[in-house]
Amino acid sequence: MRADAQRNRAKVLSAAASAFASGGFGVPLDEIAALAGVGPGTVYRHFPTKEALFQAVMEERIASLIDFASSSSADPGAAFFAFLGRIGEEAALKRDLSDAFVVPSDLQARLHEAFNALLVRAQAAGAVRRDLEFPDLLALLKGLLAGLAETSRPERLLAVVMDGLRA
Amino acid sequence: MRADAQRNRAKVLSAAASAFASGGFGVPLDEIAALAGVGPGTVYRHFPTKEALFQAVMEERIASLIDFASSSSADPGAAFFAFLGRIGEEAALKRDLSDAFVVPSDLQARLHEAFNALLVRAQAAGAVRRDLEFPDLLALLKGLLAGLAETSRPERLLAVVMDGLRA
Amino acid sequence: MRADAQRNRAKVLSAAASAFASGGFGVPLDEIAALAGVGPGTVYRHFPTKEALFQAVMEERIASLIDFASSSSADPGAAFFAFLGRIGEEAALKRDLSDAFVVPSDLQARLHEAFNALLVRAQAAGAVRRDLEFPDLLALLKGLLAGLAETSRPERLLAVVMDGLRA
Amino acid sequence: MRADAQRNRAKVLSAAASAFASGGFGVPLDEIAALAGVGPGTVYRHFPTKEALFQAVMEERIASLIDFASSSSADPGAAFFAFLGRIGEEAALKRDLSDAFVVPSDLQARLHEAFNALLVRAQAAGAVRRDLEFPDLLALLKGLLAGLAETSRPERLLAVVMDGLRA
DNA sequence: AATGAATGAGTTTTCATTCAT
DNA sequence: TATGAATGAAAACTCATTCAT
Repeated sequence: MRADAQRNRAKVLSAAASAFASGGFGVPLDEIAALAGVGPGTVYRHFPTKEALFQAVMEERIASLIDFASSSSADPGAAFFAFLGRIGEEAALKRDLSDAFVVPSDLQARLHEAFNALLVRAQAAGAVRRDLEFPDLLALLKGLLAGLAETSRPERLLAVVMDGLRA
Repeated sequence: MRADAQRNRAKVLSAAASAFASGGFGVPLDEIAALAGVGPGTVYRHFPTKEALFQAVMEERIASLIDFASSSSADPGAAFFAFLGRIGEEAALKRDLSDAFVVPSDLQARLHEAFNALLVRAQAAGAVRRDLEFPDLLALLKGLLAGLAETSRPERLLAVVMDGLRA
Repeated sequence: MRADAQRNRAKVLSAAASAFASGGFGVPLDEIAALAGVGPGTVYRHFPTKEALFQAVMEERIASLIDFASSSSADPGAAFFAFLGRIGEEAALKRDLSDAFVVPSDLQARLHEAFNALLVRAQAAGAVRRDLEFPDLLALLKGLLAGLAETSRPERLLAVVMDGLRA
Repeated sequence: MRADAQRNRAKVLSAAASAFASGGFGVPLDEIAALAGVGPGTVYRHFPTKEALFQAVMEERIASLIDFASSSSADPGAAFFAFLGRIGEEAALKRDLSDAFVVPSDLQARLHEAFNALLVRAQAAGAVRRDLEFPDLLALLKGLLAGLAETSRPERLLAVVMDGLRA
């Protein structure tokens, strides 16, 4: 890819990230373009659709989460709770991480898989209560993420949910 | 207010409640009007803006929550958890309850007060962990509400959060 | 329908008719709206789509053609050629009649039926050459219509085509 | 002109010819460029506007038609009808030939001249009806071309029109 | 007071054309 | 010279809000 194109793509992505974060998916694409200092056509050259742009923003984050989940430590319980902690950190910074779990995409499926694996192993090891299935955990997490974005002391929320999850 | 006007106001409110619940704030006002069996002009006679209508819908719910919180039973812990349970029920039905905690209004302030009172008493009675302040609880709750709207088994999520909240 | 709505609908239809006639389907809808002296939203209130508006314009004309074709005289040959003549008259006035045969719609199907009936009867009566099937005639007609719109002496073109069609 | 530039010009012309033929003037210029295997900038190096490119495509065809008309055989009637047949063949293949008669240009004027000469000679020889002047024939032809593009059996249409033209 | 028609600014997206690489 | 990235002016369509009936 040409250098200028790459530069603009990056500018668009970062503008979109911050615009979506503060205004949700509803922000006009023209506004994102203006924020990136390019014309709307340039946005469309890089992303065929507003939704595609949104997904691209999300996927950057999801990819790093998948990495984290996959490189799990030996202790299943510790791995599970470490992942929760990591998510908590992210969500506290960016308001729209919760959307990352909703917008459907390949990466999202892989994130689910990785997270599910963590859950199953932690439950098998007796570190997490067994009356919880993955969809429940997912809903809980999505809510938690939304909550984390609203508070100035995310560690308190995390502590409550983690304690509630322990066997 | 004339009797028919009052009837219309009620019809609009209930139509808006169900429309917002299923489609979020984004539902066209015309759709709400049609659902209520009135013209859009009639909606505007009763509510100056779409946002005002949204708030009115929220306030109806908040008012009933305040009632519930205020008529608390003798046992502080039981009262606190009963309130959580009540909220969980609502949220499972209506997707937009979580907004009720966001939209600023007088009623919302009173809801916060009532909820705060429940928390303080429950903490004093040793039924709820003490390392949690009201803003944290609020954030947790908002997240929980969002999560509850997404799952088919809301009681699991509630159980986790309640367990996490216990002293 | 309310009086003002009916007035506007008529204004839109007539504006669209003249705009389409001179500029083809490509004329911006906003231009049609401006020509009609209404906002674009008003056009969309009456016609859900630009294409729907175009069809409405066409159907007014097609309907009158169907009437003509259906009220055919006793002599099959005379009826057939009278219909051609009638079409010629119209096409000489309005440049876009040829589109009426292209845009698919219920009315168009009925126009085809009526025209086909004329052809079959005229062929059976020996007034029209038999080596021609309806699709051919249709193509010929569409071309003829396009040609008629371009000349100042449409009767010459008609004469050529009619002579060519005779058995 | 450099050899590669000449090659590119040819590639663009041929790509445009086939793109216009199947999609009309509406095909995006980027698509034509892609089909030609060059960038859009290259198209603009050779043709100042999209319209200029379109005209260039047309003129190629017109030129070959002029050649055909000019190299007419001895028999005026045969020459005239052979020219019609030739046009019919082309139109059946390329949907936009009819435009070639519309777009004004020097070449078009020369085509008209050549065609007019054929008509006059054929009429003088008694092979073509005399109540027809060149503008009429032109209009008829344009229509015919449009019609030919729509049918799968162009020879039928041609036969009708030719028969109608005979004295 | 109710209706629902009209308004028009705002949204996503396309594409001819220009210009940096 | 070629490339293909960027531009930005439309275009179709939506919907909160106003206003004639």
